[in-house]
Amino acid sequence: MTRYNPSQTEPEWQAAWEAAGCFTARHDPARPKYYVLEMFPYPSGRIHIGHVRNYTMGDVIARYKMSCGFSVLHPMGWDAFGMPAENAAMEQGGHPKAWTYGNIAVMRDQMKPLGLSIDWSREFATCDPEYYGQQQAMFLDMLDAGLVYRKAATVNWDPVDMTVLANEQVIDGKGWRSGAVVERRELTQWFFRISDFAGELLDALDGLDSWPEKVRLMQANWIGKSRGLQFAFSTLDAPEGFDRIEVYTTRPDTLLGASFVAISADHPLAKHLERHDPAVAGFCADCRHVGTSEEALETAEKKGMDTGIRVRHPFDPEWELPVYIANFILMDYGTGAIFGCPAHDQRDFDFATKYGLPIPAVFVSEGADEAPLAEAYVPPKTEPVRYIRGFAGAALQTGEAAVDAAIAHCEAAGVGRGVTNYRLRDWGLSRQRYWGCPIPVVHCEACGVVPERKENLPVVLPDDVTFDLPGNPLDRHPTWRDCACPKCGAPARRETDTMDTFVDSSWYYARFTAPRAATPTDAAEVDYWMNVDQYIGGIEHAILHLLYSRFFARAMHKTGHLPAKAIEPFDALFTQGMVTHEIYMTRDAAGRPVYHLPEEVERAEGGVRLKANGAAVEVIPSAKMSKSKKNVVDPVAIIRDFGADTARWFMLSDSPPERDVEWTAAGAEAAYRHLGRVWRLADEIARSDAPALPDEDAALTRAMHRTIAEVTAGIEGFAFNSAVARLYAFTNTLAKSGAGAETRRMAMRTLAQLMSPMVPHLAEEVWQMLGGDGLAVQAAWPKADPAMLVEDTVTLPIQVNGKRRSEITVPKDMSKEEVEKCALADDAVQRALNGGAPKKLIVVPGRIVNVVI
RNA sequence: GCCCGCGUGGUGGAAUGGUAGACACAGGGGACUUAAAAUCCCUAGGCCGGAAGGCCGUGCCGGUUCGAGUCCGGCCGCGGGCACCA
Repeated sequence: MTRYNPSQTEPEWQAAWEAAGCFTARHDPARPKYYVLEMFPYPSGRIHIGHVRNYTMGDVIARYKMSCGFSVLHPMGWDAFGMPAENAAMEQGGHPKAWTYGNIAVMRDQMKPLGLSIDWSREFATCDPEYYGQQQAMFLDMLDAGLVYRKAATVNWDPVDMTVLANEQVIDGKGWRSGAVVERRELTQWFFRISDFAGELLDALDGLDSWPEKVRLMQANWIGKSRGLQFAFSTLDAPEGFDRIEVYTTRPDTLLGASFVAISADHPLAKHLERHDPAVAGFCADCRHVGTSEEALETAEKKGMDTGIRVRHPFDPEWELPVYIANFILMDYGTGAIFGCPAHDQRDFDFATKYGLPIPAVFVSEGADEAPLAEAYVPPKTEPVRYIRGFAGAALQTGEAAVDAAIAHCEAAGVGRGVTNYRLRDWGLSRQRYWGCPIPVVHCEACGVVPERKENLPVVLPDDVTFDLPGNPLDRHPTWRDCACPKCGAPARRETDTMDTFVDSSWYYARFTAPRAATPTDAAEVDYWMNVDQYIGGIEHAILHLLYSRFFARAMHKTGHLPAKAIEPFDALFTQGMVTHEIYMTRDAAGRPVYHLPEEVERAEGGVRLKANGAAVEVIPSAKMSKSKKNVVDPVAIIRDFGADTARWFMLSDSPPERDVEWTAAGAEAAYRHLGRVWRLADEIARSDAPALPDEDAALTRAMHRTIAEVTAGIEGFAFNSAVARLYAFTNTLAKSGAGAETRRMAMRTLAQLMSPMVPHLAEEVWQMLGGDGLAVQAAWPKADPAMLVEDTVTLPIQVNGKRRSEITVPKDMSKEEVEKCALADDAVQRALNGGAPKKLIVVPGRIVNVVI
C-alpha cells in the first residue's frame, strides 16, 4: 500500500498547477477581481519561518478567493535596496548588486517548494533599473507638482568614519563601528510634503474600517493633531533680533502655572548665544551628542542651562521667567520653544525640581485644596477640575473646556492665536548611501538644482564602486558624478544622495498591476486591479510604511499615476504575529553565554541536554528568532523532512494569526501525523463499499454542512486556527462515521476542498483518490445549505447566582415562560431554592438561565 | 520617556457580556504487535471526595453587571513602534 509521501507528490502537483496556468493573474472584465498582497520580503539571504507564516496566510486567502470565482492577483517581489547589502560588501567584499541578486535567487528557490499560488511572471526587485527608473520618473513629476523640496535637516554624523549613521547604527550615542561619539550635523536634504496631507491622512483613517483599530490609532497618534495656542513672550536682556520667543502650547489654560521657558539647542536664539558664549556652546554641543532619534532624546537625562535671558509673562508685566536651553525640546515640533508648567507635566516637574524652579498649581481635583505637589498632577482632559489659577471660563471645568476658553480669552486679549498643529513632520528621503534609487537631479553652478530629463532615465547606479572606505561611494566616484547640466549643458554634478527605501515600498503594490509597463503604472491595469483587497504584513510596519504608502498613493494620484479610488491603496489590512522559538543556552568557562541551535539539543529526563556531550542546557522562554541567539528554524529543512503542507498546516493551526506563534518540533510532527491520518482516511474511504445508512448518512451530511459554514467563516474572519480546529473535528467525525460509502466519499471530497487553501498538495491528492473532477484548486468552493445548519433543540445552562449548576435541553422555540418553568423544576435549582422563591429569574433565549436567590 | 498591543491548564490555544479550557500537543492508562515503530481507543485545570457533589480558578488589585477571560480604573510583566533597520 502506498503512503502519504509529500516529498514525491508536492513537486508533482506544483508542476500540474504550473502546466494549467492556475496562478497567472488574468485581467478579465467579466469577473470580479481580488488582489491579495503580502508585504514583500527584504532579500536577506534565506527565507525565514516567519515568511512561511506570512505567505501561507496570504495563500489561504488567494486560493479561497480563486475557488469563490474571483480573478486573483497574488504577486511577489523583493524590497531589494538597503543597508545590509552595503554592509555585506564592506565586511565580505563583493558588490551589493551581486549579493542582492544572489540572495533573491536563493530565496526564490526556497520559496517555490511552498506551493504558493503566486504569479511569478510579475516578479520584480526594487533594485531593477526598470523599477527604480519609473520611481525616478514619478519623483520628477512630484518635484514638478511641488510635492518635493529641499531644506536643511540634522543627521547622525560619525566624526571618525566621516559618514552619516542610521539611528540603529548609533548605540549609546556612539557610532557602531568607530565607537566615536556621534554629532548631529545639518545637511541639505530632499523632503516629501507629507505634512501638507496630515489632516487628510488623519480624517481618511475613519474610512479604513477593515484595518485593525490599533493600527488606525497608532497612525492617528503619530499624525498627532492638536489644538493649541501660539504666542510670543517678550524678552528682557536678549540679543538684538530676539525680542520675542514664539512658543506653542496645547495647554494654554495652564499659562498662570508657567515656571520657565525652554528652547531647543537648535533654536535660532541658542545658536546665536552659542557663538558668543563658550559655556552655552559647550552645553549645546553636549545636547547634540545625543542621537537624532526621538527615543534617544526622550530617554536621555533631562538637562537644561539657564541663558540668563528673562521673558515677561504675557498677563503680568512684573512676572519674569527664566529662559533655559533644554536637551528635550525638539526644533522640529511646534516652534522649538515651550513654556514649562511643572505642576501639570511630569517632565516639566522633574526639570523644575532639578533646577529649583517654582511649581505653582493651576488646578486641583474637585474637592481638594492647594497643597505642595510630590509629582505632577495630570488628570484626563475630560475630567472636571477646580481652577485656582485660571483666567478664562468657570472655576470648575474640564481641561478641554478650559483650553478652548483660554484660547478665546488670549485671542481677545491679543496674546497669540489658536492654531491646529500636527506632530507629523515632512518625510526626509535623502540617504547618503550607494545602494538605493538615485535622486534624478543635477547640480549646476549656473542653473542650481536641475531635474534630469525624463528621456535620460533611469539614472543607473554605476557598478564600478568600492566599499573599502566608509561613506557613500557615489560621492567619490571618478566619473559618475560628472555630467552635463540638462538645462544649459555646462559641466555639472549629479546628486549623490539616493532615496530612502521606504519610497521603494510605497508604490510596489501599484507596479504589480503592470510590472513591465513603460510608465510607472498602466491606467487600464491599475483601474482593474487596484485596490489591494487584502494586505498582510507585520505590525512593525503599522506606522511608517503604511503611512508613507498612503501619502505616496495620494501623490501618485496628484501626478496622474493612480486613479482617485486608489488614494487609500489597501482596502483591508491584517497584521500577523511573529514566529518565536525557545533559546538554548550553556555557558563557557568564563561564564559567557553560548547559544545552540534547536537541532543540537534533545529533551531528556531532568531537562534539556546537548546531544554532543549531554551538558545541561538552560532553556530561555520563547523569543523572536534571531541568528545571534541561534533560536532559528530553517523552513528548508522542515519542508525536506515533512513537506510544505506540514509547515503550512502547523503555521495555521493553534495560534491566532495576529498573535506570535512558537515553533515547536512536537507541533510540526503532530501536524505531519494529522496530514498522514487524513491521507489514510481518504485511502480507506476510497476503497469502502459500505451500504447507505439513512440516519448515519444524514448525521454526517449535517456535520459536513456545519463544517463548511464554520471553516468558511474562519477563513473570511482570519481565524485560521479556528478553521483548522473545525477541520480536525470533522476529520474525527468522518473517521468514526458509520455512513455509507457514497456519503463518506462526498464528505471526504468536501474535506479536501476545505483543506485545499491550507494544504493544497494533500488536497489534490485526496481529491484525486476520491474521483474529484479536474484539479481541487480549480473546484468551486462548497456552499453550506442553511437548512442543514438549523438545530431543533438547544441546551441551556442554568446558573444559580451566576454559577452554573445544571442544564436543560429544550426545543429551540420554547417560550420564555415555559423555559422558566423548566428551569425552576430542575433538581439543582429546587435544592438551591430550598422551598423559597427566587428573587429574580433571567432567561436569555437560546443562551442561558440565571436564577438569583 | 512617549504611542500601541498582549497576558487563560504542563504547552499552543477556544469562548457575539451568558456552560471557561473547544481543537490540538505533551502526559497517564489500554488495545494491536514476538518486540519496537506506526496506528487505534480511553483519560485528563487545581484541591477535597469512593461517588454524587463541592470549593478555587483566565497576570495582580479594585469597580460596573443577574452574570466579567470579555467592559471600566489602577498596577505588574512581556512585545511592537518612535521618523536613516526593513
